[in-house]
Amino acid sequence: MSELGIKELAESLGISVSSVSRALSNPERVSAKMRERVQAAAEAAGYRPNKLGASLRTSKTNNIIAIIPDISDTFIAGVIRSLERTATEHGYSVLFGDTHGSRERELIYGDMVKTRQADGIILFSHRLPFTDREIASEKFKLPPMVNSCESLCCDPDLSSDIPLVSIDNVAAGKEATEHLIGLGHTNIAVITGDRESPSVGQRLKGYQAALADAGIPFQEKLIYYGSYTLEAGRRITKEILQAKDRPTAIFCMCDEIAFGSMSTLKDNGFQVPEDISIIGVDGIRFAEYFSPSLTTIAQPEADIGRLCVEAFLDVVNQRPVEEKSIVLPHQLIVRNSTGPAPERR
Amino acid sequence: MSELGIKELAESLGISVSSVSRALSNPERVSAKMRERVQAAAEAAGYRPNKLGASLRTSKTNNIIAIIPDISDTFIAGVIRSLERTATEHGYSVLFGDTHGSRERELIYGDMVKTRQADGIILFSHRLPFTDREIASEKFKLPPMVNSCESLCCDPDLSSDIPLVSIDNVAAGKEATEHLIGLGHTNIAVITGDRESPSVGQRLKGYQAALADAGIPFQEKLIYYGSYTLEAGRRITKEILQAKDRPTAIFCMCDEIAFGSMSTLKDNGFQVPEDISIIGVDGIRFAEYFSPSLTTIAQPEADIGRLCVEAFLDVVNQRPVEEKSIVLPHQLIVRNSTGPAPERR
DNA sequence: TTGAAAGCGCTAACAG
DNA sequence: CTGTTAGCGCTTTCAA
Repeated sequence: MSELGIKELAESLGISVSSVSRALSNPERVSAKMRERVQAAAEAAGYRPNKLGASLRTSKTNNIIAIIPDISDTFIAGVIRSLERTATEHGYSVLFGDTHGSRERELIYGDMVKTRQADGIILFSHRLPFTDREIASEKFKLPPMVNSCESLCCDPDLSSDIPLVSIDNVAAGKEATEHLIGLGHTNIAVITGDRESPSVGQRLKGYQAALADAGIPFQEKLIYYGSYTLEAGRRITKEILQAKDRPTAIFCMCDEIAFGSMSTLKDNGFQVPEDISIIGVDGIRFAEYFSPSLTTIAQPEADIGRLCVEAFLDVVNQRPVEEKSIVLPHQLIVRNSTGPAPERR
Repeated sequence: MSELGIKELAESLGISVSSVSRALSNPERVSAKMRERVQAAAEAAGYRPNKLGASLRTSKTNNIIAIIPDISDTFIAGVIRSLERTATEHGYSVLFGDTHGSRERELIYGDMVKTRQADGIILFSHRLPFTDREIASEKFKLPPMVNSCESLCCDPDLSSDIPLVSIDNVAAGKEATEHLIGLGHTNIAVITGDRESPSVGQRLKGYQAALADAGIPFQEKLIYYGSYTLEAGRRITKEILQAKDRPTAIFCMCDEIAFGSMSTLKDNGFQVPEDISIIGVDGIRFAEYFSPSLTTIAQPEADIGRLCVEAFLDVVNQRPVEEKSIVLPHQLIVRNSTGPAPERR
């Protein structure tokens, strides 16, 4: 038996295909009797409507493409999980595009809404997945889109049209730094994510603000640009250990960096937090169980994922979006990787 | 300007739509002149073919649905990453379905090939995502499908039709256990993943084989059934510590379990590996940097993901599948979480 | 409330 | 090599 179509089903019931379609997709526009008869028959026959036909007709795929630099990042994976779950609850499926940071791949995924494989985009990056030429073009129209975690650094006209779901990165950076200052640290290094990342700039701004509030002079040389990876944490920490005036604390812009940093410190015979304090950002599940357990600024993964989808639904349904920018609370979780600054020698 | 379709493009060039279609999709079936003219015009006009139309016509979506119990599991995330990358290299997109272990969600995702949203399935679970009724039905036909990591426990008729990409779990379990035995351990507990998981049964079989080879009697009470999560590792390790005849080593069936176990051990004042040795499975990137660094049986994440897609392509293209079961090599990586068994008191 | 018919955008016979 | 034509399976006017 080949696949059963709407036509066959209608025929077997002696009714028209439009009645079947209505009974299944718009049950309220059909008599109760018809509704039951069709639904029962569909159920019994195992009829499953071909979504391609419907999508082609309605120009609606109910797919979202999530464009992500690295799907295996633990924090992002948590966001995605909640995102996907919320999406299915609202009848959407999610296509995942892992760009591995490649511009070419970003463009491929960005193209998927033009080819009608998806209705819109949830973007985990600061770059629009379209060519400059496209964006500059007269007829360019932004597809339904929301930004997750990372704001766009582009034409403010465009980015103001795109809802952003994230924490307040400036405040997070400030709070992390204040925590260290509160413990007596004044020589605080920073290991950042990608230099181009707006979140990095924002957290850095918070870092500087905290320093300024405490009357500690800002030193450019304490800023180490890296990436949101464990390896970057390891590599850069080795660098830091060679510096003349060794910092007594490191503000790592994500937990994976912090893990890399702590492991390198240990390899080199330094104690955390006795010699050097470490603070991270994200609050991934491993943070609590590392040794020492990691002090961090936790982000609400599940809420970020859920609200991204909800904002997306608003955009896609052309509902007026109340808040362009949805700012979620972060939370400082103090554990054992931060402690009082060691005495000056 | 509304979206440009193939019709408009053909019209603007004064040719038929079929020529446009051919020039773009089957360039070899068209004259060089035509090819260039159409491609240039398409490029200039920013024409992007609507894939829904094509898919509807060809009954081919070039989508794969990956059905996964937990997308945020670090090991799985690595497999997925490679899988998605390989898929796009072959012109496929991948839809992710995170089941959160729910049967209902499995069925929803399994349905997506019937509704023509995907051409087939890559399954990270031991249960088919179809109802028993469906499977029992006369007209049931298995969609293109491959099993990743976890073999099916069902009708052998069916599972023999589904390629499996995984390590040799029996050998892996045996090797992990032998490593501990080689260090003098004889009282070795096991923390497993889901009891129903075939991989658990297989690794357990390897464990028993190693014990038998060494003449160590098997004790049922040393087997602690859990799940592949950090929390399970913590919970069960607490249990183990209350046991009368405390084990000197624990074989954790995944690295996350091992992390949970080690952290609980530390919380309770036990030293790893001096008091208790710990070995994991997976080889996730954190394993090396935990303290102590984790001895583990590493699985080749990237190869698993890649080969799943390649096997899928064989199935979907009806190529004869040479090996029904693709067994990838695992590797014991000895680090600092395992050491000689403590002296008997 | 139901049915007939048009058509979403594309591809693939088939003819020329 | 190119054009004409007929659908793929569905939804949605429109008319009855």
